[in-house]
Amino acid sequence: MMSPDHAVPRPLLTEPVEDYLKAIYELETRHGVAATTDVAIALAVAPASVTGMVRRLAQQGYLDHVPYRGVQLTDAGRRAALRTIRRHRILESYLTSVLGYAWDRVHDEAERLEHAASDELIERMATALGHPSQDPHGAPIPTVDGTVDERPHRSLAELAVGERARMVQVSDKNPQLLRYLAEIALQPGTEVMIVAKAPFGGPLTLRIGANEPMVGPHLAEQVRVEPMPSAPRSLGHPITRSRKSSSR
Amino acid sequence: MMSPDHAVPRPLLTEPVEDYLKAIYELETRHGVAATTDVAIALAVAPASVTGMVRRLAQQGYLDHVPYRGVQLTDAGRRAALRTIRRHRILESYLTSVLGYAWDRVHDEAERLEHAASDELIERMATALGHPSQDPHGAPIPTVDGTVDERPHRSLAELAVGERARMVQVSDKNPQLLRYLAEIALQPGTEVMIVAKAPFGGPLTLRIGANEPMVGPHLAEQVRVEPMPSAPRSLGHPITRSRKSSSR
DNA sequence: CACTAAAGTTAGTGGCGACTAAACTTTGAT
DNA sequence: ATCAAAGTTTAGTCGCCACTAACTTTAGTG
Repeated sequence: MMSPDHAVPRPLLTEPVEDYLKAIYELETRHGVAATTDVAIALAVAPASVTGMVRRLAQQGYLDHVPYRGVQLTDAGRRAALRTIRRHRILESYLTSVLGYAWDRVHDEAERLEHAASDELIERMATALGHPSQDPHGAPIPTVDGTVDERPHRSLAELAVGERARMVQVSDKNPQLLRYLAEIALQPGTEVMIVAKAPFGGPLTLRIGANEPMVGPHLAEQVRVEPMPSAPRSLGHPITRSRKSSSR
Repeated sequence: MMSPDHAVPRPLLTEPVEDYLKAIYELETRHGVAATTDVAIALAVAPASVTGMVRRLAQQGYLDHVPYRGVQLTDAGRRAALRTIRRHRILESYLTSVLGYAWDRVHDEAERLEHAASDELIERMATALGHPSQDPHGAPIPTVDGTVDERPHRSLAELAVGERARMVQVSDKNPQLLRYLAEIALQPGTEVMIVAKAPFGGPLTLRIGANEPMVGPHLAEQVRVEPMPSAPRSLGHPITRSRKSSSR
């Protein structure tokens, strides 16, 4: 089928394979195991396609598959997934910081480039950026040797009225959401307080700087935060700005 | 990959298709028509594979194929080829100028990225570079609307002893050659004079600045130049430096 | 505890893009 | 003018990665 396949040492991962491993990694860290249907939804393919690919990947040693029970990455699979994720997040950072992309437009671009960029390119970009630890959406960037700081965060929706928190992360996959967050100035690093909370999944009123935007519960669930000790604060500007700001 | 193919407006070009069109374009501008075998060599595939692809591309309107006679691009095919070439050359320029790549290492990287980068990314890079008209190897960059300044140049090998010329272009495909040219400081924009020429395809002695490197005939053939009017010059430094230097 | 809905798998198919082997031009040299 | 070599095409196959349809397993409910 392929002329130079006589003695290929490692058949490099194809683009679809990288996508599967990445999607499985993400589902696994969120839910423990990755279900066939969830992978299918994440990749917009039919469940049967997932079963087929999973069989091949299991046989190649990238994951363990217990039929009807879900899949889990092996070490090799996890390494490959983290490599792709590192590429993706460095690309997003570079596109935002250097090339002036808005944070809601980098996902698709990075999604395609992550399969084409060489290690050298990624590392040159990382160097140009000063080796950032988070991408523009606050997601931690895996290191070259495959370690990530995946701290579980709370969602904005879980906070109680009066609590203060720092926004730390949001998914990069929903442009509308990202545009709205940019509008209300809610970015990684931003300090936010819960002013009010309507009962039964009603909207939340936030304080961000001097503004008090209202957000729906669905949005609040998507936004990851890190609660802050309720520091005493004088009315007025939040003077104690964190320097952990990672956004551009 | 069939599900979202119901009513696709433009069946975007696949990566192999872009490669074929680009290769055919390059052969066509060099030799008038593109021969099956030459395309096969350029893409490192079997001749039979070329025939197969050519049939499909002809049927899709990207080229005209006269069996046993070679292929020629249609307008649609030429447009697609030039779009890919523009991407390639802007990427090479960006990698060299902004990310510090050596000019002999950009070809492969650009070759992969040209299929993945969006129009937006390419135009952002072009803007960051100030819309260059040539890539690092002196190749003209097609405009967005598909015009190129493909002037035919002479090769260094054609010059007579005593002639002076400005180096304008060299292929990006041979890293060793490029490294050697960098070593003897022969880049697009560089002024060069033929000091001596051994007969029967022997080596040429050049003057580049204050140095007099010798180059083989094969190399000399690869280097495109633009003869300069033999200006009067006093012995010593070439003081009349051109300001048309396009290299970084 | 049986039954059914949801989730997952198997079976069979199709397009793309490569391959080899073999047949068929076209060309160029005797 | 013939014929061999070079170039090109046809025929048949294969792997990847999708798909649909039909079947199996699991889990949840009455």
